Amino acid sequence: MKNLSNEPCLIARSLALVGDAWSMLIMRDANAGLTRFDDFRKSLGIAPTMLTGRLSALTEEGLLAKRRYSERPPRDEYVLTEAGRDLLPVLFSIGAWGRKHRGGGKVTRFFDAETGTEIDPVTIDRATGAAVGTRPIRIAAPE
Amino acid sequence: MKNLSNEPCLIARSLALVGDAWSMLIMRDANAGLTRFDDFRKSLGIAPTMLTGRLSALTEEGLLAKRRYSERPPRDEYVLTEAGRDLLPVLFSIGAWGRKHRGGGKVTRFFDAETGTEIDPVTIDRATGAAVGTRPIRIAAPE
DNA sequence: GTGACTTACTATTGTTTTCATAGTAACTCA
DNA sequence: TGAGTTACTATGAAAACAATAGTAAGTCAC
Repeated sequence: MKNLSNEPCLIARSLALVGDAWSMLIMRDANAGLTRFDDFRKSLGIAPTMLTGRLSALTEEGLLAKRRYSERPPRDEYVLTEAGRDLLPVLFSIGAWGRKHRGGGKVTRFFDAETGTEIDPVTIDRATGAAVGTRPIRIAAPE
Repeated sequence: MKNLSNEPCLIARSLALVGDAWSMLIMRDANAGLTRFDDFRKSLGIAPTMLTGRLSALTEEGLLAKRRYSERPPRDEYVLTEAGRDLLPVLFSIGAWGRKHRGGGKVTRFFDAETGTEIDPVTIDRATGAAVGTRPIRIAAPE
């Protein structure tokens, strides 16, 4: 796949980083609190070569940051940056699609820790308050 | 990558279909109004073998539907299903992340066709009204 | 201080996917 | 009849992926 990071479309640009399932799942796990190589590896069942590559790419792109948590032996973990945390709405909107269209059987669910209500994500346009997809959209190419 | 469609996590299940950049970009273009093989091919610069494979998979999974638009010569186009249209919020939330974190240079922008205001997507929890990520979350594994 | 264990990887080697390009089938149109 | 359109399929090389084993730098138990 060609490099998407200089496309005018911001969706394409984002997919340059996070447009593969492993990266998305790593970011999901990172947002769930995982930080260590072996935690990711066990959670995902990913080959270590793959994981090394993905973690380096995500770190380089600023979604994760490497933090040393032990000097002896030298050990690093991967913590979310702000950009990484900002992926949470993306993950939730993907999850909401899944609940609607692939929702059978046993599923992991998410609750607001304070109110205890199940989280029901909707993506709205802050300008109009309307849910995205309920009103016609005009696309403007640059220039 | 192993098959994700039976994972308990709905994010993972969704990524089984749409967890690669080509599929996402096809769905983006389909939501922008493209329907024909050659339109997708030219828009994306994708190899035809790839495109055939992705379109079949997306059709099989119910995100697109094949519709015959000419009997002689026999010609099919790919139209969005409801499930495909429901991906629009996902695409917009990805785009919103891109605008915030990869927003430099010339970018394609989206406007509300009626009000003319630029669309500014936020993913909120319908239950609490709060933006996803601003409140603590509790994860509940099945059973 | 020796052996078992932990953690974060790298090396290696097949297999699978992807990519680019060319070609084909079934037409239409001038 | 010959060029053009559209939706593909065929082919081979290049790249990515996956499984497994191994390594580096330690700690811990006895």
